[in-house]
Amino acid sequence: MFDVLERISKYTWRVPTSYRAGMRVPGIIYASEGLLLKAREDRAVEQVANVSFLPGVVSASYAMPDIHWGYGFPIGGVVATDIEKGVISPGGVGFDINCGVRLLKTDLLAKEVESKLEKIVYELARNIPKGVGSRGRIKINRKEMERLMVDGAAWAVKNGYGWPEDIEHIEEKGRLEGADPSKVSERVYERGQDQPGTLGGGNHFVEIQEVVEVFDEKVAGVFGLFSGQLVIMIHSGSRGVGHQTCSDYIKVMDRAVRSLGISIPDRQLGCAPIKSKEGRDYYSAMACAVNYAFVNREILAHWVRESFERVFNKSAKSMGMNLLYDVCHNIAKIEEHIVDGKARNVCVHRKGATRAFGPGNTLIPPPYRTTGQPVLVPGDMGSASYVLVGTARAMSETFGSTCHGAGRVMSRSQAKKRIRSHELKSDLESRGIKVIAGNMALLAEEAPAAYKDVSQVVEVCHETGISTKVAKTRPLGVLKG
DNA sequence: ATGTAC
Repeated sequence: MFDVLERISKYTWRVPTSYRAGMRVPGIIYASEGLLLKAREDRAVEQVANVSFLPGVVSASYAMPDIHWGYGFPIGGVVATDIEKGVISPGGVGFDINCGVRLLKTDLLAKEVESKLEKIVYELARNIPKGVGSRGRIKINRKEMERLMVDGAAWAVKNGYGWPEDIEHIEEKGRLEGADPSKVSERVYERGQDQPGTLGGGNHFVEIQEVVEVFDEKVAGVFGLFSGQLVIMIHSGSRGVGHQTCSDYIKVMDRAVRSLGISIPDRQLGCAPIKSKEGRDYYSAMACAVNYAFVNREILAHWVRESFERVFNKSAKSMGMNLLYDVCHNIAKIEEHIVDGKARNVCVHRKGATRAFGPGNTLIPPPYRTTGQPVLVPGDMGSASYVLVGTARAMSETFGSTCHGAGRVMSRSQAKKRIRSHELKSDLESRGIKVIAGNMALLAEEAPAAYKDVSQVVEVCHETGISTKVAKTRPLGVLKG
């Protein structure tokens, strides 16, 4: 079954360049045998090989254990390209630019708030606009949206959503440099002006969780996590803004590939040199969507705090609702990495992959520099989520990257056919998980059965050392889009 | 993921 792939270790596999003529570098897949089998079934392995055709690709085309089929590039894929000779590709970032996760801590014990759980979830549902096409409580004019896309999370704080101290606990401090609002289309403005502070649909959620297991007491201590603690996970992205930006630039790249004569094995790998006009324009537009998503999650966190304040009649500060961290899992960034012993600037595309910078890195917040950065890995709504920590191993092996979640095993259409939403909801509630969904039809697509086992995915990352386990949480209440 | 279609 694994004939053409070379086994490097228990959980790492090489797709040799002999796999397909034209591969510039090998593919490296982090997976157990079971997870690898799933990746082969949906042809994601072919995509790992395809990505290695990109001009300027450095070292290898990587796949995390939650890999599955995506637009051109696999979801769960990481690829770095040389900033002088390499390309940048919208398909390597994904449609939901800066989809990501943040975790709010509390000083509350889950067992103390059990009786209030239903009330909290209803209050969140009342307070947070959700679902595909949801419109926000905030509407801004064009000029303000330009400022929002340049300033990132600080825009939210300046406008009364969120705390100043949140900023340093966000990847890139909530603001990716290089955003140019003149590089996004009019349709981006049309779609984005009434969507700040909306959850979205699909697998986006706000989840009330309990820390049920601590694997690394020392790191958990630094992160401020403890067993029995109530925490809140927010998973959302850039909504229509990222989707529109990706769509717009797929067309731009399609033209660039033809005019520049770039050779790629799949049209969906459309790309342009990072230093070309098309490449620079995409980066500037992508950064706008990245910053929009940071703002979105900052506003959502504000409304989560507000909801808790109403239910408990206490201030969010007094309940210790501090931000642990906010991570991106769909993004391309210029980073310096050591390649073959030499420092090189590369454009790291992480599509369904999370940055996992290790100890000592000056790009992570000072409190985490002794441990490595927090990595947030959401599972499906029925199982568990994890907090991991970035490692030196990730820095040397995967351009500082690790997995991003459970990863699908069933397509959305398959899940819709096989799973009944109302049965799923009552099944979850019989296990003590309160669920409110904006769209019951979409809920089936997000059923636990549609996803891989997040614990298996995390185990591969932990065992290979590209991030290690800190704590595990279980869901108590879910607000779904 | 997504005003699930230009």
